[in-house]
Amino acid sequence: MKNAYRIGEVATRTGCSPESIRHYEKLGLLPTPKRSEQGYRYYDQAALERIGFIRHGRSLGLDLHSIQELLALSDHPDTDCGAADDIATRHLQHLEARIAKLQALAAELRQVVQQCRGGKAADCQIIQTLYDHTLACSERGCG
Amino acid sequence: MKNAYRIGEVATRTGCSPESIRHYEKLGLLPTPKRSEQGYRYYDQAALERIGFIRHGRSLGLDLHSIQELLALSDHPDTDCGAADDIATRHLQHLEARIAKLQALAAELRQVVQQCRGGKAADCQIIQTLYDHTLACSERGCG
DNA sequence: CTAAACCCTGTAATCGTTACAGGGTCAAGC
DNA sequence: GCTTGACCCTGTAACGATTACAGGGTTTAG
Repeated sequence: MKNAYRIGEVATRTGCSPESIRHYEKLGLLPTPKRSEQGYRYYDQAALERIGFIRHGRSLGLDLHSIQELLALSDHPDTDCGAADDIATRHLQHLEARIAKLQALAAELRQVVQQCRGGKAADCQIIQTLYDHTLACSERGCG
Repeated sequence: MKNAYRIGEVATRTGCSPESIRHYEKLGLLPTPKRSEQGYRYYDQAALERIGFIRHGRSLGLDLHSIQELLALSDHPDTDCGAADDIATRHLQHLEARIAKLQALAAELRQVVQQCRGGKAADCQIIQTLYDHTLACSERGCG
């Protein structure tokens, strides 16, 4: 049959492992596919595109739950688009917050690393710093 | 006895939950503490500082394995400090790579969000973009 | 006919933390 | 004494997304 792919070929075409594809199916992001008499899954072009949609969402850092919501919107073309905008905007804010936090961590770690002048562990400023900032840190909420 | 704390008090003093403390012990980051006759764990000041060390490392984003290595260095003051520098530097590079990736994602997502002009899902550019970029994306390795 | 490559299901691992269940201990108040 | 609530114990399972099995069946090429 034309345009009917087994899971392995779908995997190579989409860059998504067979395990993940089966996982998405179990979670309800993919419809249950047709099966051969022996039980092999067979996918059509629409399924390929749906998997591509999921992978692109994942590559943007969206979680599977958000992707599922976006797919549901896509499945109901008459619904309002605002929900999609909400999901994307929320995720963008989440990303920006995470970037800010990681940048703060990197800055602190850069300081720590610069203090190391070699020598023995007993004098190591990296280790000392981890001990020193300890309690103050949880009080300041700098974690 | 003086300076002997039960796990709950250690938790409030360090900002680390009792579950995590027991977890660290099971993983070997904390020595097996003294026990009361009834089996309650009792901790001294040194244990408090060790837990603080772990929490500070975690707040910097270090994984428990790296923290364990740093603790091992700290436990052997005569070993060379270079290993600590390696761990911290490696983690810093890891952080910087993650920041760069997240920034790229945020930039792409910002573009996607801006394309949304409201309306029906059928016309939604967010959903369209997720479909469109799909296959090209995995080929370009932009994930 | 056989070996490799594929597919199936179900389970467990990863990481760090949290949340139970089911039970024991200890203080204060009645 | 007896109860209530706040602790503590152990062991197990959950979270999210993916990977890695085990143990078995199927297809395809040599």
